[in-house]
Amino acid sequence: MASATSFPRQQPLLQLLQQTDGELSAQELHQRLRATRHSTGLATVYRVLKQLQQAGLVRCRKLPSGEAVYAPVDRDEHHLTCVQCGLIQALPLCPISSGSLGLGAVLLQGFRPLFHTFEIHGLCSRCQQHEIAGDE
Amino acid sequence: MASATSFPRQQPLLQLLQQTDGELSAQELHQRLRATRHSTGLATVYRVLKQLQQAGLVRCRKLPSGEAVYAPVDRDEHHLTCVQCGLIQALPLCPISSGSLGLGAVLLQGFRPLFHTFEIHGLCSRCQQHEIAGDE
DNA sequence: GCTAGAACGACAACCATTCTCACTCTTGGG
DNA sequence: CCCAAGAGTGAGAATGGTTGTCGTTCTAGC
Ligand SMILES: [Mn+2]
Ligand SMILES: [Mn+2]
Ligand SMILES: [Zn+2]
Ligand SMILES: [Zn+2]
Repeated sequence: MASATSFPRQQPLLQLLQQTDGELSAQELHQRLRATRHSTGLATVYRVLKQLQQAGLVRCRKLPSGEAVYAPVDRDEHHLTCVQCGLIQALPLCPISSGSLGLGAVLLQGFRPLFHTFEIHGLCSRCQQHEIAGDE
Repeated sequence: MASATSFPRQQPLLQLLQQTDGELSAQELHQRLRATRHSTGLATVYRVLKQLQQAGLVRCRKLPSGEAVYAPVDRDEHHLTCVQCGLIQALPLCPISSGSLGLGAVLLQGFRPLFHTFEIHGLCSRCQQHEIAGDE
């Protein structure tokens, strides 16, 4: 198998993601790798993240700020994000696993799914209160 | 109601989104508005998009390229995106409406949902074939 | 060893978005 | 009406995450 030897940066990066609770951005990964003996250029961090994504090992989502955060693909986590203050809270539910929704192959038309994102955007309870105070 | 008079840019922008099939980026909206009598600065396009989003009238998602695209909130559309070539195809299914998943208020903890994103990332059939050809 | 090609890193370039700030428009009190 | 205060706006600068460039380093295969 060529993958292990051809891309020596993949392993340390993947391990770091697995060891870490929560999601990491490319820049954070770059920083943390610098602190270890597996220091890696930022460009390569991005290259490896794309490889791991295409290999189905890592998933990725974009924060409203624009930065992308990464996690092992088996972490099936979703979020509520406030469109006003940016607060993010975990959503203890996955629409894929909970629904009887098996994503029949019919719908996928030959597409091979690797990961999914499911994010709800709205107003957190605190911003709803401010909204009432300031009119509505 | 103050909203109609206070924010005269909201109406034309919202109408443009409603008239248009598919999603539009802020830059595309800016361009198209320039062509009408409702020309609007780019900064204001972004400002109004945020207002419409917080009002629950417009939804937004980030493309893998990093740019955000907007559509009326009632368009309940999701996508399959190829992590290799970037191909996007429509996904004729919504995990919220189809599952018996009503998003019980228990799970939301006071959060008021305005819209959601649900996107599947994977390999399109064409990229799967190339992958077979180039080893695996 | 030697060479071709892949992988890599430092840095520049890119570009969507946000910030700044001077200007304009609205509005309500005098 | 007139004027001042405050909100809204637009042009352009600044920001910052990501991608591209390109010379160097590493790795396989001979
Ligand atoms: Mn899930
Ligand atoms: Mn939906
Ligand atoms: Zn909030
Ligand atoms: Zn593809």
